[in-house]
Amino acid sequence: MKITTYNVNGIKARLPRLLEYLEEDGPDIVCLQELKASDETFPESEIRAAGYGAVWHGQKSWNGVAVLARGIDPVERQRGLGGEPEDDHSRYLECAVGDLVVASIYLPNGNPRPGPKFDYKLRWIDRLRARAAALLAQEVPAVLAGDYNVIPNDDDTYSVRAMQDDALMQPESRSGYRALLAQGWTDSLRTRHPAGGVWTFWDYQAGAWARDAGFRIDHLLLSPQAADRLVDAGVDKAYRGREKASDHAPTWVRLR
DNA sequence: ATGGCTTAGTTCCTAAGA
Repeated sequence: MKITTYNVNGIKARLPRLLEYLEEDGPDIVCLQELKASDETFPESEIRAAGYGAVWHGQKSWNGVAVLARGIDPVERQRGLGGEPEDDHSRYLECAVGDLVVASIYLPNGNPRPGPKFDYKLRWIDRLRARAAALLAQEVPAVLAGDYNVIPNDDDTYSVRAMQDDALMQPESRSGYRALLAQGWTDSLRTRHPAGGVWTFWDYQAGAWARDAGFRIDHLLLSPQAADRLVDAGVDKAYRGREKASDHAPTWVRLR
């Protein structure tokens, strides 16, 4: 089965691309981020007509995450992360799809740094780690898929120099991500492409796509029970080159 | 690279993204 994470950068603007992807590629499960749409304006009927059940956690203008499943309705397990009741960003949605637990994650960007947005990013990573530990304790096949806004290693970017002051590449961001992996999660794309040089995001600006100036920030983390079933992982890069594309490409893992 | 794009809101501009 194929599980995809896709930061669509606006589900309304991206709906034609998303429907193409569902029809042409037919992934079994899709985790979406940056819906930029309220719960009421999520295009449920179009997605259902494409053959997918959906659970979504929207927000007007910003953020917003969803889980889609081909031919079945995902069952919601948790909406939002604990640990900060005043946090009203829609950035975490956890569902069950068959025997699999799947979470769609939109980790805060954290720029500019230093500042409250970067502090929020680091707290959010800590809160995610608490939830991830609880999931591991359940000993189930689980996939934490999403836009982590973390460039884990120097070989995950076209230019360390260009990104060195960015929140995506700070030591604190990286150590939070590494601590997550150290709990026992497998970075599926890294496992399948250990040499690095695989991008999931290309900026709209400065001809980044044409220059292949990208980096890797969309990740699919597997619990041990899911990692046992890992077949392959990759990026459906061609969708970044289409008309009206998102700045992220669909990124996927295939499990037995 | 202080921004070059892109999206959403209610707009003719601002905020946010990465």
